[in-house]
Amino acid sequence: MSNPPKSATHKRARRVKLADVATAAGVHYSTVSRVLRPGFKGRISDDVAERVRAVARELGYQPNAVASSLRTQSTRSIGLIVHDMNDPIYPPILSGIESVLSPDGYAVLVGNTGYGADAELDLVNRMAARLVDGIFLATTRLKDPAVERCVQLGIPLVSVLRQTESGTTPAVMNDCFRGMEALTSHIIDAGHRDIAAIIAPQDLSTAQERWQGVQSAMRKHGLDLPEHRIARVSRMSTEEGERATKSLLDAATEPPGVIICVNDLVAIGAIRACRLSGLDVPWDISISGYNDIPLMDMINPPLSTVHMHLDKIGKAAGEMMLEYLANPELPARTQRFKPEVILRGSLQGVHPQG
Amino acid sequence: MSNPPKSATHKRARRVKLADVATAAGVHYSTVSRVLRPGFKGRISDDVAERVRAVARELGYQPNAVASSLRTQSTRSIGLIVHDMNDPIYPPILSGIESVLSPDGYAVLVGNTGYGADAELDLVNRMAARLVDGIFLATTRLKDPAVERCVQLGIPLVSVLRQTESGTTPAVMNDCFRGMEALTSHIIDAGHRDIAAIIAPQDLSTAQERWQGVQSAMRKHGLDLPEHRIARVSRMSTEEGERATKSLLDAATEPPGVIICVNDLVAIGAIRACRLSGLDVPWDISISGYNDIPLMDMINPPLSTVHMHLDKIGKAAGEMMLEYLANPELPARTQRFKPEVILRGSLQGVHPQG
DNA sequence: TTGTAAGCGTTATCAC
DNA sequence: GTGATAACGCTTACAA
Repeated sequence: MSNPPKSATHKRARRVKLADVATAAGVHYSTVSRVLRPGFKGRISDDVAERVRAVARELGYQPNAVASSLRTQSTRSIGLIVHDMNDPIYPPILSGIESVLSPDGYAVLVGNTGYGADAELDLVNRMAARLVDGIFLATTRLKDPAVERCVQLGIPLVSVLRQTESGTTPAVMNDCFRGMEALTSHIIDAGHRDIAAIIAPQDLSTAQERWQGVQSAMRKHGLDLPEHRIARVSRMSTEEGERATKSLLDAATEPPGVIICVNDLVAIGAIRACRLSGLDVPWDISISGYNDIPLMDMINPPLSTVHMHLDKIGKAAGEMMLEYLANPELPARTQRFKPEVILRGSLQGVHPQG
Repeated sequence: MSNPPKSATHKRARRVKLADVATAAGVHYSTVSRVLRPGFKGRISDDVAERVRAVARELGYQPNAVASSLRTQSTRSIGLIVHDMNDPIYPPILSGIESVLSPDGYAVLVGNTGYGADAELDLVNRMAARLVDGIFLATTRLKDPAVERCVQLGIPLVSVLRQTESGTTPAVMNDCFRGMEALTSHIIDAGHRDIAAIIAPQDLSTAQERWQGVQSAMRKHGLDLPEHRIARVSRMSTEEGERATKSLLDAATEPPGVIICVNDLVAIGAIRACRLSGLDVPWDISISGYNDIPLMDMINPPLSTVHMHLDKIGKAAGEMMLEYLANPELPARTQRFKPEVILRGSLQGVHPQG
């Protein structure tokens, strides 16, 4: 009958539509629509419903989501904007979000900004053009035009991991201030006094809170962080971590006793740089991270860090989005997850010397 | 004028549409459509074009992609189906794909199967309902109904990492057979004779090719792999790797000299299990992986493995998709990337005794 | 309970 | 060169 395709990819098959099912079942296509959609249970005679359903199944009818979306102004799709999916903090977020939204028929559109602010805004605009029902923004800066644009367009937005300065955006995040404050306190309690820090651009709440956490803990212990013990990364990557650590080691004759890194990737870079400088971690110098991304217990040395519960954050973000989709008038709420300090071998205690 | 929103999420703003721009510019909306879309350059008077463009910009007009899709039957979106984005092999694939497709205006829909065959088929159907222009399948099994469904629906499909039995699907993959054969040869050349292997379900070409690679290398050296030196994982995860390794160690009084693992995650699990059994890696037992996922050089001990060039595979898959989108009649082509053996500390040579 | 028909915002094919 | 006008496939008042 039908001629077989020459290759695996052949001409797009004509899709079965409502009208096809309708003629085959001998009813009007609006009836088919009603039968096939939930919410019209009692309003249709059983025999018609059954016949229509049978025909639909037989013809392999699948509703055209695009047509439906145009009509209902809802695409059942949501966007997720991240800096770079290669950063291990994002996959669990995506998984969590998807596990919550997928059962409700939502699809997730993923966009990488590549750390660019313009790209971020562009992604929001492109997603808006696609009429996404909502956007998860994991790249939120303290002042973020992308957030404003979502508000302006009336697109439900849930900020993940980070928050704006005003704090008026629905958000699910980790309490980075307390996490880093606690970790720093541990470090000080272990006897460290010569502390260095690698900090990230302060336009991200995560970076800001962590830095404030370090400072708060040190103030509480009457300690000070001199400028030559502070290094800055332009982004939280291993490469930047390595570079910043080199500059830190070059800035003084003696290496610090410990380097508190803004996150695990930066800490990995720091470990690499220390090795290259002939320093043993942790015997010559201690290092800490933040996030507890996978395998941080397996690296050499096992990294002391702060666990984030990224999967929980992802799930919670998904649930929060569902709430806002169901009720857009809901006031903005920020949900914070408690961080958990994880002490491992990369941190070595210091015994006060005479 | 307009009453301010009470919270960040307020009622969806009415979108500016073609008709709005048209009335404001005093032309028919079909004219606006022509002006704003490429391909009508010379066919429109300059003054009208300029006026329309100005008005469109002023009103912040953004074309409604859903309406456009309904009309053109093309959504400029493509699907990416993976087992679980938390597996580190996938993010570089996604990044590569996105970097190639995003400039052409494509959006990427990501779906996790959670390792389920039903979920995979379901995802294909859901993506088909959304009229995706194409699908990247990174979960392809040797016999895969999801692939057949795509062919049946005429959806351009590019298989990533894996291939079907027939090999008739466009695919971009690593040459796992040669990779694993080369790695195994290295291991044998280093003196190992008591070799064990942890293999994965043979319905995935990756798992099958790697296992065949191990067997081929051993045959070439006149070696044999007894059943008690073979363990099987149900999926390539650290948990399964740990479990399988335990069973391997329990299956004989003496541990093998080396365990060749089907991938890096399984190898991580193997290292954990060996440690728990009091074995030092690599002094008591050597371990190898496959993929060279990030940080494999930083773990303890650094893992010997085979590098995959996942980013290149992702980019190549994106480019292949663009080709098939441009010309669906193109015959199916399989592109294979050369693997690269990476020798690190987890593999210890054996000096032949007496 | 089912049929009729308008309309979602585009694109594309006509005329003029 | 521009305007009018069908689709695209679905949802949903409103009629019958």
